[in-house]
Amino acid sequence: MPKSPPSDLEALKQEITAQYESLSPRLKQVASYIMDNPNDVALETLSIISSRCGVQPSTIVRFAKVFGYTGASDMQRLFRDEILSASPSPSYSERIRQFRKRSDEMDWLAPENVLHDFAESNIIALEHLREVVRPEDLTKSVELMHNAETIYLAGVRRAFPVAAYLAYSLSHVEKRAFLLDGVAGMTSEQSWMLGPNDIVIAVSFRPYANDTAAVAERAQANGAPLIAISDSRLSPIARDAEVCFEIKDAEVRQFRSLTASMCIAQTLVISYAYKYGVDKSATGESRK
Amino acid sequence: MPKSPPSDLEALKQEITAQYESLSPRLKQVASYIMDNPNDVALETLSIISSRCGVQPSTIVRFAKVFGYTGASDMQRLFRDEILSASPSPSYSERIRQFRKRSDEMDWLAPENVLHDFAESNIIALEHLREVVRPEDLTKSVELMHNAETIYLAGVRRAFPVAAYLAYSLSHVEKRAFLLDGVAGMTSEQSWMLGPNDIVIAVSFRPYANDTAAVAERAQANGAPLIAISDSRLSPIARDAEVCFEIKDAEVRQFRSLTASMCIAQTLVISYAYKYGVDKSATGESRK
DNA sequence: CGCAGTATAGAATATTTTTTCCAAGATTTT
DNA sequence: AAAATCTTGGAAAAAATATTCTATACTGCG
Repeated sequence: MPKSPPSDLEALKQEITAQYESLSPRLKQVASYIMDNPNDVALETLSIISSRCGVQPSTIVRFAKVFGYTGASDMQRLFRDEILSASPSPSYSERIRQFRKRSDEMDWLAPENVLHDFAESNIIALEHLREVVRPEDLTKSVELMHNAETIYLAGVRRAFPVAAYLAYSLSHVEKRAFLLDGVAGMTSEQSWMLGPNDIVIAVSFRPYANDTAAVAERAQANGAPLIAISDSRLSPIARDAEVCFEIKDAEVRQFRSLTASMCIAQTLVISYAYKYGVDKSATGESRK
Repeated sequence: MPKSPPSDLEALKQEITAQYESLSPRLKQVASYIMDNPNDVALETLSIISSRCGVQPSTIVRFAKVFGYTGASDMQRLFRDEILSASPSPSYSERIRQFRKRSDEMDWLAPENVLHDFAESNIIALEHLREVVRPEDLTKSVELMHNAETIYLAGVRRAFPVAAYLAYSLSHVEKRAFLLDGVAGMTSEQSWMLGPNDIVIAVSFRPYANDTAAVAERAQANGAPLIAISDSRLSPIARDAEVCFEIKDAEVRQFRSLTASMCIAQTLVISYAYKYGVDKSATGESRK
């Protein structure tokens, strides 16, 4: 009897529950093990699973077939997809992949579609951001910011707007902030002075700019803590960072967005302001 | 060279980070993929992983051996154990519910709540943006940009990151772009030269900066078209603008975001690039 | 008690996946 | 510029894993 195989975990679980009573003893054994240990099913091999529930591997294959799958592997895919799409980190690439596929069908060149795609991708990136940022990293950053005499901001090219925003808004919550902007190519001269009582917030994305990496090294050398906003823990600036925010920004057709990075920047400033900042309204835009 | 193989994921990640620089190009590729997609590594087969990061399966085996494992499977075990030991898979909706509950009890000031609010509000702002922007404004802007010899960008204070981003990304699609950054207080001197074949994109939000308004006026006087990104049609820069994007950015507890503005900026650049720009990959960040 | 139908274990087989190996290419050193 | 070393892609071999098959055991029923 070829049933329609449930195509997501929830559906399968319901189906198992419904049919449970009518299953043979061994299959019941399998059923309860599967319901209780979905992760095992996703990750282990048939022989391990089968031995854990006291059954032969072939029994699990039979079980899968009862529910309409072509084999046990077929069923396992459901459990794996569940982890892939529900678990903290990887939803992002998976969702992007799907979104990409959908938007491939549209007319890419019309500006309104570009806007639509961008908005959509940025939304996904923000949702992802919310899930992956660890609260303790935020808290720690706020403490570091609080203890710092001066906060130096480093970021060039694509990262520059983020650094500039940080410098601007920090100074508006009355924190000494200094943007290492490399005007007149003076980045190294500027980073010279930072000492152990200061901190650096460095922003850099692939391909990493040498300037920013140099500032990070200098911070390290001078004993100044470093907060990194980057796209990977492998980046030169993340390596010796006290705290590293690993940000996956949206990418539409080769163009990377800054939305998520800006969002984390804002969060840092405001969290700091709430905890330690001036209490008069310190908005993003100054009164003249 | 038999290294001691790291026995938990955290240790491995640190080891990868530490050794990253000394790895060969292909191995670096593998390293970053692994760091970015741990769940893929845990769940997919070697050939899928390898094709996703553009290498041969054997390369991954070699990678694992560099870090002291007997083979790729050996390394995969770490990633699987990580999932297995993580909390008994609370589903996404469950976690959201927990979060809501927790954050109701906790103070609004906790950084993770700030982040959550910010992400949320920005998402709403983006959804709104998508609806209110008129396609013909985009199209017209793209035409103006195309016809311009040089695009001048004006924006200070909170608007500065947007202007900076525009300047940066336009120059990367090989459009002459010039940021009126007012270094050394030269804004008026800088805007001096703009002529009827140029255009200005001015970004300004309440309370409107005099500098930016002055640039807008100068544009008008010199016969250069003006594209305004602002929060109201009534703003000084919107008044004589050829096209005005009226952007409502998110506001979270007094702080205004820049997400929607950045999004419209990106859209302009990319739409332009699609229609008229160079077709060699013009990404957000230049290669060195 | 014995027959029919179903369930099960375990071995045999088929398939997939991992690992090894080697030649060709690239890079560095001398 | 040649030699030596390291890196890489690809195919062949090995291992692990999944699936099928069959003989046997069990169950319910006349």
